[in-house]
Amino acid sequence: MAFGRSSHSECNGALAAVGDALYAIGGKWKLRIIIALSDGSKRFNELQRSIPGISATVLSNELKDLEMNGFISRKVNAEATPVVVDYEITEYSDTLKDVVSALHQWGAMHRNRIKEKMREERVTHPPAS
Amino acid sequence: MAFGRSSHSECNGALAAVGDALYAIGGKWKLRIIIALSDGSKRFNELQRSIPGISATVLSNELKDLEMNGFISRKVNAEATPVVVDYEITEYSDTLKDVVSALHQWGAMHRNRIKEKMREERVTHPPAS
DNA sequence: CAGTATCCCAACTGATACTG
DNA sequence: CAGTATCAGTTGGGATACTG
Repeated sequence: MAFGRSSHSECNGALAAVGDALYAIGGKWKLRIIIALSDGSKRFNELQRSIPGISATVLSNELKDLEMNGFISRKVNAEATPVVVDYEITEYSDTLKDVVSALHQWGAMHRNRIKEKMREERVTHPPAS
Repeated sequence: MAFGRSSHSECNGALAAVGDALYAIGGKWKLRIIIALSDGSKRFNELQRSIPGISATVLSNELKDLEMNGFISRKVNAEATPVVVDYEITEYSDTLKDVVSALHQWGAMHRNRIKEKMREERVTHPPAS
């Protein structure tokens, strides 16, 4: 039996709670954006450059979504011309600390496992010269 | 500065590692399937019933994927007619324990926050009678 | 710079029906 | 039961071009 005490009802609870979590922060980009902002606020293009593969359209939409749900805030500095906009994470994003660190650790472990596996396969089934 | 020690380079590491994690277990269904199997092995239809909203086609594809990546194993009992197939999680899925529990905790907390927010809004902006 | 609008295609998904 | 095939509908996301 995995995950410690997993009675049937606790499993249902986990299913629902994890479902809620995935609904809020699931998807390809949300966590990456939050992580990218976790070492300080960034401007739009700066943020786009720091997240490989994301397009402006998608970034724009995701930022709206994250702001509406209280994960980030949008700071407009109207003094400058053209206007400068900074995005930063809110305190609420800090509550994701454990989630991010668990994913971070697991992801690093998993990457090593994959690498190790591929190395074994090269030894066991060497490519035809 | 969020997430404890987040130097610029650690942020890049987190981005990559979390990216790897999301690549492997991201998406709408993978974690739910693993959780559904975490309180014991299940048959195909049983599993489908225990995960609200998943179709047979999608479940079939996800199971193949999860099996290829070592998260679950497929046990065929050929004695029975028609043949009986059981799915169970592997030891490797146990390494996801921390990820699942972090998501579980956060999801529960987040759900409460949403509920609380909606209650406040009903008080602050009561619906027109 | 900070986005938005538009077009377009690929991928995903649901429903249905079917097989061993 | 344990899936798979097929098709149709929807969505996600990239490229490009554009605005204030």
